[in-house]
Amino acid sequence: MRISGLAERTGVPVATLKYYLREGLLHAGTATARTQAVYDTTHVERVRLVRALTDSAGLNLGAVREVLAVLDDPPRTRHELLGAAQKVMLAREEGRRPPQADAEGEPPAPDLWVARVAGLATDRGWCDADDPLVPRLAGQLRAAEAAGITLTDAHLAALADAAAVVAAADVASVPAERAGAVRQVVAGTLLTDPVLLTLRRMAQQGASAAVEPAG
Amino acid sequence: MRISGLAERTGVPVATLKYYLREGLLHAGTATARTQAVYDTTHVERVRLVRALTDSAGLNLGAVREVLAVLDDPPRTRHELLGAAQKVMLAREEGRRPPQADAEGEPPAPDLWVARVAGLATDRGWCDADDPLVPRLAGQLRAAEAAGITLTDAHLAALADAAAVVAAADVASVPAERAGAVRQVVAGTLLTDPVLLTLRRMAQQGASAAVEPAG
DNA sequence: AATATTGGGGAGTGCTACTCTCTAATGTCA
DNA sequence: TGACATTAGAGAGTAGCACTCCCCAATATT
Repeated sequence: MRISGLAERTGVPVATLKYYLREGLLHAGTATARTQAVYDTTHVERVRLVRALTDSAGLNLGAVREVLAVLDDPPRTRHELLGAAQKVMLAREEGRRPPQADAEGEPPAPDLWVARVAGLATDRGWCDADDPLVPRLAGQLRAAEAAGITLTDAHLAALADAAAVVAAADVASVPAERAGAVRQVVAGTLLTDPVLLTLRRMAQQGASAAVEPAG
Repeated sequence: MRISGLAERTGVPVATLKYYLREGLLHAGTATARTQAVYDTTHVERVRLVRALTDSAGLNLGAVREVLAVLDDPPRTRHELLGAAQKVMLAREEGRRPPQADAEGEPPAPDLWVARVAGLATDRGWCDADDPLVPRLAGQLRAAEAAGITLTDAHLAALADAAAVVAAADVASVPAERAGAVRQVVAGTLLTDPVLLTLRRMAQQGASAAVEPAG
Protein backbone atom coordinates (compact mmCIF):
# COMPACT_ATOMS: atom_id res chain seq x y z
CA MET A 1 0.00 0.00 0.00
CA ARG A 2 1.28 3.45 -0.87
CA ILE A 3 0.58 6.65 1.02
CA SER A 4 -2.64 7.33 -0.85
CA GLY A 5 -3.87 3.88 0.18
CA LEU A 6 -3.03 4.65 3.77
CA ALA A 7 -4.92 7.91 3.49
CA GLU A 8 -7.92 6.11 2.07
CA ARG A 9 -7.96 3.43 4.73
CA THR A 10 -7.61 5.85 7.64
CA GLY A 11 -9.54 8.82 6.34
CA VAL A 12 -6.55 11.06 7.05
CA PRO A 13 -5.35 13.35 4.21
CA VAL A 14 -2.06 12.53 2.53
CA ALA A 15 -0.63 15.91 3.53
CA THR A 16 -1.34 15.14 7.15
CA LEU A 17 0.27 11.71 6.90
CA LYS A 18 3.38 13.31 5.48
CA TYR A 19 3.32 15.74 8.36
CA TYR A 20 3.06 12.86 10.83
CA LEU A 21 6.02 11.17 9.13
CA ARG A 22 8.07 14.34 9.41
CA GLU A 23 7.10 14.79 13.05
CA GLY A 24 8.02 11.23 13.93
CA LEU A 25 4.49 10.20 14.84
CA LEU A 26 4.47 7.60 12.09
CA HIS A 27 7.35 5.26 11.27
CA ALA A 28 8.63 5.42 7.69
CA GLY A 29 7.34 2.92 5.16
CA THR A 30 9.58 0.38 3.46
CA ALA A 31 11.29 2.19 0.64
CA THR A 32 11.10 0.43 -2.74
CA ALA A 33 12.86 3.22 -4.60
CA ARG A 34 14.09 6.69 -3.90
CA THR A 35 10.65 8.22 -4.22
CA GLN A 36 8.55 5.22 -3.37
CA ALA A 37 7.62 3.42 -0.18
CA VAL A 38 5.01 0.97 0.91
CA TYR A 39 2.98 0.99 4.12
CA ASP A 40 1.37 -1.91 5.93
CA THR A 41 -1.21 -2.57 8.60
CA THR A 42 1.13 -1.37 11.35
CA HIS A 43 0.93 2.04 9.73
CA VAL A 44 -2.84 1.91 9.58
CA GLU A 45 -2.99 1.00 13.25
CA ARG A 46 -0.54 3.69 14.21
CA VAL A 47 -2.46 6.38 12.37
CA ARG A 48 -5.71 5.27 13.95
CA LEU A 49 -4.07 5.35 17.37
CA VAL A 50 -2.72 8.84 16.79
CA ARG A 51 -6.13 10.04 15.68
CA ALA A 52 -7.93 8.45 18.62
CA LEU A 53 -5.42 9.93 21.04
CA THR A 54 -5.83 13.43 19.61
CA ASP A 55 -9.53 13.43 18.76
CA SER A 56 -10.96 11.37 21.58
CA ALA A 57 -8.44 11.62 24.41
CA GLY A 58 -7.61 15.23 23.55
CA LEU A 59 -3.83 14.88 23.58
CA ASN A 60 -1.65 17.24 21.62
CA LEU A 61 0.91 15.80 19.24
CA GLY A 62 3.76 16.21 21.70
CA ALA A 63 1.94 14.09 24.23
CA VAL A 64 1.07 11.55 21.53
CA ARG A 65 4.74 11.29 20.67
CA GLU A 66 5.55 10.44 24.26
CA VAL A 67 2.85 7.81 24.38
CA LEU A 68 4.12 6.23 21.19
CA ALA A 69 7.67 6.21 22.54
CA VAL A 70 6.53 4.17 25.52
CA LEU A 71 4.53 1.78 23.37
CA ASP A 72 7.45 1.30 20.97
CA ASP A 73 9.96 0.64 23.71
CA PRO A 74 8.00 -1.04 26.51
CA PRO A 75 9.77 -0.82 29.86
CA ARG A 76 11.12 -4.12 31.10
CA THR A 77 10.39 -4.07 34.80
CA ARG A 78 7.04 -3.41 36.38
CA HIS A 79 8.59 -0.51 38.23
CA GLU A 80 9.80 1.11 35.04
CA LEU A 81 6.44 0.46 33.45
CA LEU A 82 4.62 2.26 36.21
CA GLY A 83 7.03 5.14 36.01
CA ALA A 84 6.66 5.44 32.26
CA ALA A 85 2.90 5.07 32.41
CA GLN A 86 2.79 7.71 35.08
CA LYS A 87 4.79 10.15 33.00
CA VAL A 88 2.54 9.53 30.06
CA MET A 89 -0.58 9.95 32.15
CA LEU A 90 0.52 13.45 33.01
CA ALA A 91 0.85 14.11 29.31
CA ARG A 92 -2.59 15.57 28.83
CA GLU A 93 -1.80 18.59 30.96
CA GLU A 94 1.50 19.34 29.39
CA GLY A 95 1.89 22.65 27.68
CA ARG A 96 -0.81 24.17 29.82
CA ARG A 97 -0.41 27.04 32.17
CA PRO A 98 0.37 25.71 35.64
CA PRO A 99 -2.51 26.50 38.00
CA GLN A 100 -0.22 28.38 40.36
CA ALA A 101 -1.17 30.25 43.49
CA ASP A 102 -3.00 33.53 42.93
CA ALA A 103 -0.17 35.80 44.00
CA GLU A 104 -0.64 36.89 47.60
CA GLY A 105 -4.37 37.08 48.14
CA GLU A 106 -4.85 34.77 51.10
CA PRO A 107 -2.53 34.12 54.03
CA PRO A 108 0.18 31.45 53.65
CA ALA A 109 -1.92 28.28 54.07
CA PRO A 110 1.05 25.92 53.64
CA ASP A 111 -0.58 23.46 51.29
CA LEU A 112 -3.10 21.69 53.37
CA TRP A 113 -4.41 20.39 50.07
CA VAL A 114 -1.27 18.36 49.65
CA ALA A 115 -1.72 17.06 53.18
CA ARG A 116 -5.35 16.15 52.58
CA VAL A 117 -4.54 14.39 49.32
CA ALA A 118 -1.51 12.60 50.72
CA GLY A 119 -3.64 11.36 53.58
CA LEU A 120 -6.27 10.02 51.23
CA ALA A 121 -3.74 8.30 49.00
CA THR A 122 -1.77 6.67 51.78
CA ASP A 123 -4.89 5.68 53.74
CA ARG A 124 -6.02 3.67 50.76
CA GLY A 125 -2.54 2.39 50.09
CA TRP A 126 -2.50 3.85 46.61
CA CYS A 127 0.79 5.67 46.55
CA ASP A 128 3.38 7.45 48.66
CA ALA A 129 3.00 10.99 49.84
CA ASP A 130 5.74 12.10 47.45
CA ASP A 131 4.16 10.67 44.32
CA PRO A 132 3.90 13.20 41.46
CA LEU A 133 0.16 12.56 41.35
CA VAL A 134 -0.28 14.03 44.83
CA PRO A 135 0.64 17.64 44.00
CA ARG A 136 -1.29 17.31 40.78
CA LEU A 137 -4.47 16.33 42.55
CA ALA A 138 -3.87 18.96 45.20
CA GLY A 139 -3.63 21.57 42.47
CA GLN A 140 -6.90 20.45 40.94
CA LEU A 141 -8.69 20.66 44.26
CA ARG A 142 -7.15 24.05 44.94
CA ALA A 143 -8.35 25.28 41.56
CA ALA A 144 -11.88 24.10 42.30
CA GLU A 145 -11.81 25.79 45.67
CA ALA A 146 -10.55 29.03 44.13
CA ALA A 147 -13.48 28.88 41.72
CA GLY A 148 -15.88 28.59 44.61
CA ILE A 149 -16.45 24.84 44.38
CA THR A 150 -15.79 23.07 47.64
CA LEU A 151 -15.61 19.30 47.77
CA THR A 152 -16.80 17.81 51.00
CA ASP A 153 -14.90 14.88 52.42
CA ALA A 154 -17.87 12.66 51.59
CA HIS A 155 -17.91 13.81 47.98
CA LEU A 156 -14.20 13.30 47.58
CA ALA A 157 -14.46 9.91 49.19
CA ALA A 158 -17.16 8.93 46.70
CA LEU A 159 -14.90 9.94 43.83
CA ALA A 160 -12.13 7.88 45.36
CA ASP A 161 -14.42 4.88 45.80
CA ALA A 162 -15.44 5.15 42.17
CA ALA A 163 -11.81 5.41 41.13
CA ALA A 164 -11.09 2.22 43.04
CA VAL A 165 -13.86 0.40 41.19
CA VAL A 166 -12.54 1.59 37.86
CA ALA A 167 -8.93 0.78 38.69
CA ALA A 168 -9.80 -2.75 39.73
CA ALA A 169 -11.46 -3.33 36.37
CA ASP A 170 -8.56 -1.65 34.59
CA VAL A 171 -6.02 -3.91 36.21
CA ALA A 172 -8.14 -6.99 35.58
CA SER A 173 -8.23 -6.16 31.87
CA VAL A 174 -4.47 -6.10 31.44
CA PRO A 175 -3.10 -9.01 29.39
CA ALA A 176 -0.11 -11.03 30.56
CA GLU A 177 2.08 -10.29 27.56
CA ARG A 178 4.28 -7.28 28.11
CA ALA A 179 3.76 -5.15 25.00
CA GLY A 180 0.02 -5.73 25.13
CA ALA A 181 0.00 -4.82 28.81
CA VAL A 182 1.68 -1.51 28.20
CA ARG A 183 -0.67 -0.75 25.37
CA GLN A 184 -3.71 -1.63 27.41
CA VAL A 185 -2.64 0.40 30.43
CA VAL A 186 -1.44 3.50 28.63
CA ALA A 187 -3.68 3.79 25.58
CA GLY A 188 -6.57 2.07 27.30
CA THR A 189 -6.63 4.47 30.20
CA LEU A 190 -6.25 7.55 28.03
CA LEU A 191 -9.00 6.44 25.67
CA THR A 192 -11.44 5.42 28.36
CA ASP A 193 -11.05 8.63 30.33
CA PRO A 194 -13.60 10.41 28.14
CA VAL A 195 -15.84 7.33 28.35
CA LEU A 196 -15.83 7.57 32.12
CA LEU A 197 -16.68 11.27 32.05
CA THR A 198 -19.55 10.77 29.65
CA LEU A 199 -20.92 7.96 31.79
CA ARG A 200 -20.76 10.32 34.74
CA ARG A 201 -22.98 12.79 32.93
CA MET A 202 -25.44 10.09 31.95
CA ALA A 203 -25.57 8.80 35.50
CA GLN A 204 -26.10 12.32 36.78
CA GLN A 205 -29.21 12.58 34.66
CA GLY A 206 -30.49 9.33 36.05
CA ALA A 207 -29.67 10.24 39.63
CA SER A 208 -31.20 13.67 39.27
CA ALA A 209 -34.38 12.22 37.78
CA ALA A 210 -34.58 9.75 40.63
CA VAL A 211 -34.38 12.49 43.25
CA GLU A 212 -36.87 14.83 41.63
CA PRO A 213 -39.06 12.60 39.47
CA ALA A 214 -41.13 14.94 37.32
CA GLY A 215 -39.81 17.72 35.07
CA MET B 1 -10.30 48.14 43.56
CA ARG B 2 -9.00 49.15 40.15
CA ILE B 3 -7.86 46.82 37.45
CA SER B 4 -4.32 46.60 38.77
CA GLY B 5 -5.71 45.49 42.11
CA LEU B 6 -7.76 42.83 40.38
CA ALA B 7 -4.63 41.68 38.57
CA GLU B 8 -2.73 41.52 41.84
CA ARG B 9 -5.40 39.57 43.66
CA THR B 10 -5.90 37.02 40.88
CA GLY B 11 -2.39 36.73 39.51
CA VAL B 12 -3.70 37.46 36.01
CA PRO B 13 -1.94 40.20 34.00
CA VAL B 14 -3.81 43.43 33.40
CA ALA B 15 -3.60 42.95 29.64
CA THR B 16 -5.33 39.61 29.97
CA LEU B 17 -8.06 41.06 32.17
CA LYS B 18 -8.71 43.72 29.56
CA TYR B 19 -8.90 40.96 26.98
CA TYR B 20 -11.42 39.08 29.12
CA LEU B 21 -13.47 42.27 29.44
CA ARG B 22 -13.47 42.72 25.69
CA GLU B 23 -14.41 39.10 25.12
CA GLY B 24 -17.29 39.29 27.54
CA LEU B 25 -15.79 36.77 29.95
CA LEU B 26 -15.71 39.39 32.69
CA HIS B 27 -18.48 41.88 33.45
CA ALA B 28 -17.48 45.54 33.35
CA GLY B 29 -16.54 47.30 36.56
CA THR B 30 -18.53 50.20 37.93
CA ALA B 31 -17.39 53.30 36.09
CA THR B 32 -16.44 56.22 38.29
CA ALA B 33 -15.34 58.39 35.41
CA ARG B 34 -14.83 58.04 31.70
CA THR B 35 -11.48 56.32 32.10
CA GLN B 36 -11.91 54.87 35.53
CA ALA B 37 -13.78 51.90 36.93
CA VAL B 38 -13.74 49.90 40.13
CA TYR B 39 -13.96 46.16 40.51
CA ASP B 40 -15.21 44.13 43.45
CA THR B 41 -15.12 40.58 44.79
CA THR B 42 -17.54 39.36 42.11
CA HIS B 43 -14.85 40.22 39.60
CA VAL B 44 -12.22 38.38 41.58
CA GLU B 45 -14.45 35.30 41.76
CA ARG B 46 -15.27 35.47 38.10
CA VAL B 47 -11.63 35.68 37.07
CA ARG B 48 -10.73 32.77 39.31
CA LEU B 49 -13.56 30.74 37.82
CA VAL B 50 -12.43 31.50 34.29
CA ARG B 51 -8.87 30.51 35.14
CA ALA B 52 -9.94 27.29 36.85
CA LEU B 53 -12.13 26.37 33.91
CA THR B 54 -9.35 26.93 31.40
CA ASP B 55 -6.34 25.72 33.38
CA SER B 56 -7.82 22.85 35.33
CA ALA B 57 -10.87 21.75 33.36
CA GLY B 58 -9.18 22.45 30.02
CA LEU B 59 -12.00 24.45 28.47
CA ASN B 60 -11.31 26.97 25.75
CA LEU B 61 -12.65 30.49 26.14
CA GLY B 62 -15.66 29.86 23.93
CA ALA B 63 -16.75 27.02 26.18
CA VAL B 64 -16.07 29.14 29.24
CA ARG B 65 -18.32 31.82 27.82
CA GLU B 66 -21.15 29.32 27.48
CA VAL B 67 -20.67 28.13 31.03
CA LEU B 68 -20.76 31.67 32.34
CA ALA B 69 -23.90 32.41 30.35
CA VAL B 70 -25.66 29.53 32.10
CA LEU B 71 -24.42 30.60 35.51
CA ASP B 72 -25.46 34.20 34.94
CA ASP B 73 -28.93 33.29 33.76
CA PRO B 74 -29.84 30.10 35.59
CA PRO B 75 -32.65 28.17 33.91
CA ARG B 76 -35.91 28.24 35.83
CA THR B 77 -37.25 24.71 35.45
CA ARG B 78 -35.40 21.55 36.25
CA HIS B 79 -35.90 20.45 32.68
CA GLU B 80 -34.28 23.57 31.28
CA LEU B 81 -31.50 23.24 33.80
CA LEU B 82 -30.72 19.72 32.68
CA GLY B 83 -30.79 20.79 29.07
CA ALA B 84 -28.48 23.73 29.68
CA ALA B 85 -26.13 21.70 31.83
CA GLN B 86 -26.05 19.05 29.16
CA LYS B 87 -25.13 21.53 26.47
CA VAL B 88 -22.42 22.93 28.65
CA MET B 89 -21.09 19.50 29.49
CA LEU B 90 -20.47 18.90 25.84
CA ALA B 91 -18.50 22.12 25.77
CA ARG B 92 -15.12 20.58 26.32
CA GLU B 93 -15.17 18.80 22.98
CA GLU B 94 -16.29 21.76 20.99
CA GLY B 95 -14.01 22.93 18.27
CA ARG B 96 -12.43 19.54 17.96
CA ARG B 97 -12.40 17.36 14.91
CA PRO B 98 -15.35 14.98 15.04
CA PRO B 99 -14.08 11.39 15.38
CA GLN B 100 -15.85 10.35 12.21
CA ALA B 101 -15.78 6.96 10.54
CA ASP B 102 -12.52 6.06 8.78
CA ALA B 103 -13.82 6.30 5.26
CA GLU B 104 -14.71 2.87 3.96
CA GLY B 105 -12.35 0.43 5.62
CA GLU B 106 -14.70 -2.03 7.24
CA PRO B 107 -18.12 -3.23 6.12
CA PRO B 108 -21.21 -1.16 7.04
CA ALA B 109 -21.67 -2.19 10.70
CA PRO B 110 -24.69 0.08 11.23
CA ASP B 111 -23.64 1.53 14.56
CA LEU B 112 -23.85 -1.31 16.95
CA TRP B 113 -21.98 0.98 19.30
CA VAL B 114 -24.99 3.20 19.53
CA ALA B 115 -27.14 0.16 20.20
CA ARG B 116 -24.78 -1.09 22.91
CA VAL B 117 -24.63 2.30 24.58
CA ALA B 118 -28.35 2.91 24.32
CA GLY B 119 -28.95 -0.46 25.92
CA LEU B 120 -26.65 0.33 28.80
CA ALA B 121 -28.18 3.76 29.38
CA THR B 122 -31.77 2.61 29.28
CA ASP B 123 -31.10 -0.53 31.34
CA ARG B 124 -29.86 1.67 34.13
CA GLY B 125 -32.61 4.21 33.59
CA TRP B 126 -30.13 6.99 32.97
CA CYS B 127 -31.43 8.50 29.80
CA ASP B 128 -33.37 7.84 26.62
CA ALA B 129 -31.87 6.18 23.59
CA ASP B 130 -31.99 9.49 21.70
CA ASP B 131 -30.07 11.50 24.27
CA PRO B 132 -27.16 13.46 22.78
CA LEU B 133 -24.83 11.72 25.21
CA VAL B 134 -25.50 8.38 23.55
CA PRO B 135 -23.85 9.07 20.20
CA ARG B 136 -21.08 10.86 22.01
CA LEU B 137 -20.27 7.84 24.12
CA ALA B 138 -20.65 5.57 21.12
CA GLY B 139 -18.11 7.67 19.27
CA GLN B 140 -15.65 7.42 22.15
CA LEU B 141 -15.96 3.65 22.26
CA ARG B 142 -15.61 3.46 18.49
CA ALA B 143 -12.44 5.54 18.68
CA ALA B 144 -10.97 3.25 21.31
CA GLU B 145 -11.83 0.20 19.24
CA ALA B 146 -10.25 1.75 16.15
CA ALA B 147 -7.10 2.31 18.17
CA GLY B 148 -7.01 -1.35 19.12
CA ILE B 149 -8.45 -0.98 22.60
CA THR B 150 -11.46 -3.17 23.18
CA LEU B 151 -13.62 -2.72 26.25
CA THR B 152 -15.19 -5.89 27.51
CA ASP B 153 -18.75 -5.74 28.78
CA ALA B 154 -17.41 -6.29 32.30
CA HIS B 155 -14.98 -3.41 32.00
CA LEU B 156 -17.61 -1.07 30.63
CA ALA B 157 -20.01 -2.17 33.35
CA ALA B 158 -17.39 -1.34 35.97
CA LEU B 159 -16.99 2.15 34.52
CA ALA B 160 -20.76 2.55 34.60
CA ASP B 161 -20.94 1.38 38.20
CA ALA B 162 -18.27 3.88 39.14
CA ALA B 163 -20.15 6.61 37.29
CA ALA B 164 -23.25 5.75 39.29
CA VAL B 165 -21.33 6.11 42.55
CA VAL B 166 -19.97 9.49 41.48
CA ALA B 167 -23.30 10.75 40.20
CA ALA B 168 -25.04 9.85 43.44
CA ALA B 169 -22.51 11.91 45.38
CA ASP B 170 -22.76 14.70 42.83
CA VAL B 171 -26.51 14.94 43.18
CA ALA B 172 -26.30 14.75 46.96
CA SER B 173 -23.94 17.71 46.99
CA VAL B 174 -26.31 20.04 45.15
CA PRO B 175 -27.72 22.84 47.33
CA ALA B 176 -31.42 23.69 47.32
CA GLU B 177 -31.04 27.27 46.16
CA ARG B 178 -31.27 27.58 42.41
CA ALA B 179 -28.25 29.68 41.44
CA GLY B 180 -26.04 27.67 43.77
CA ALA B 181 -27.40 24.45 42.33
CA VAL B 182 -26.56 25.43 38.79
CA ARG B 183 -23.11 26.49 39.83
CA GLN B 184 -22.49 23.29 41.72
CA VAL B 185 -23.71 21.07 38.90
CA VAL B 186 -22.03 22.82 36.01
CA ALA B 187 -18.80 24.19 37.42
CA GLY B 188 -18.54 21.44 40.01
CA THR B 189 -18.72 18.67 37.47
CA LEU B 190 -16.32 20.33 35.07
CA LEU B 191 -13.78 21.04 37.81
CA THR B 192 -13.97 17.61 39.41
CA ASP B 193 -13.58 15.75 36.13
CA PRO B 194 -9.78 16.06 36.30
CA VAL B 195 -9.92 15.10 39.98
CA LEU B 196 -11.71 11.89 39.10
CA LEU B 197 -9.17 11.05 36.41
CA THR B 198 -6.23 11.66 38.71
CA LEU B 199 -7.81 9.49 41.39
CA ARG B 200 -8.18 6.77 38.78
CA ARG B 201 -4.43 6.86 38.13
CA MET B 202 -3.65 6.75 41.81
CA ALA B 203 -6.00 3.85 42.33
CA GLN B 204 -4.44 2.05 39.38
CA GLN B 205 -1.09 2.20 41.10
CA GLY B 206 -2.60 0.77 44.23
CA ALA B 207 -4.49 -1.96 42.42
CA SER B 208 -1.47 -2.85 40.33
CA ALA B 209 0.73 -3.05 43.42
CA ALA B 210 -1.83 -5.27 45.10
CA VAL B 211 -1.86 -7.72 42.21
CA GLU B 212 1.89 -7.94 41.76
CA PRO B 213 3.36 -6.98 45.15
CA ALA B 214 7.07 -6.50 44.59
CA GLY B 215 8.74 -4.28 41.98
C1' DA C 1 5.82 8.88 -24.43
C1' DA C 2 2.36 11.08 -21.61
C1' DT C 3 0.33 11.48 -17.35
C1' DA C 4 -0.22 10.67 -12.40
C1' DT C 5 1.77 9.80 -7.97
C1' DT C 6 5.42 9.76 -4.66
C1' DG C 7 8.96 11.23 -0.97
C1' DG C 8 10.93 15.09 0.86
C1' DG C 9 10.83 19.56 2.54
C1' DG C 10 9.92 24.62 2.81
C1' DA C 11 6.47 27.88 3.38
C1' DG C 12 1.87 29.45 4.29
C1' DT C 13 -2.83 29.07 6.79
C1' DG C 14 -6.37 29.52 10.38
C1' DC C 15 -7.16 29.47 14.98
C1' DT C 16 -6.58 30.52 19.93
C1' DA C 17 -5.15 33.11 23.77
C1' DC C 18 -2.98 36.29 24.80
C1' DT C 19 0.38 40.62 24.70
C1' DC C 20 1.76 45.10 23.10
C1' DT C 21 0.98 49.74 21.91
C1' DC C 22 -1.50 53.83 21.54
C1' DT C 23 -4.55 57.82 23.01
C1' DA C 24 -7.11 60.75 25.78
C1' DA C 25 -8.78 61.04 30.33
C1' DT C 26 -8.06 60.66 35.09
C1' DG C 27 -5.80 60.00 39.71
C1' DT C 28 -1.90 60.98 42.96
C1' DC C 29 1.62 63.36 45.07
C1' DA C 30 4.81 67.29 45.75
C1' DT D 1 -0.64 73.62 40.21
C1' DG D 2 2.16 70.74 37.75
C1' DA D 3 4.66 66.24 36.96
C1' DC D 4 4.00 61.60 36.57
C1' DA D 5 1.56 57.18 36.89
C1' DT D 6 -2.56 54.73 35.88
C1' DT D 7 -6.69 53.80 33.42
C1' DA D 8 -10.38 52.43 29.74
C1' DG D 9 -10.85 51.26 25.32
C1' DA D 10 -9.44 49.45 21.12
C1' DG D 11 -6.32 48.07 17.22
C1' DA D 12 -2.56 45.42 15.96
C1' DG D 13 0.95 42.12 16.71
C1' DT D 14 2.69 37.56 18.69
C1' DA D 15 3.63 32.53 19.64
C1' DG D 16 2.34 28.02 19.26
C1' DC D 17 -0.26 24.35 17.30
C1' DA D 18 -1.93 21.32 13.68
C1' DC D 19 -2.25 21.13 9.69
C1' DT D 20 -2.29 22.40 4.39
C1' DC D 21 -0.24 23.93 0.17
C1' DC D 22 3.17 23.87 -3.12
C1' DC D 23 7.34 22.63 -5.44
C1' DC D 24 10.84 19.38 -7.12
C1' DA D 25 12.92 15.41 -9.16
C1' DA D 26 12.16 10.53 -9.28
C1' DT D 27 9.16 6.81 -10.11
C1' DA D 28 4.86 4.29 -11.53
C1' DT D 29 1.09 3.58 -14.72
C1' DT D 30 -1.05 3.55 -19.09
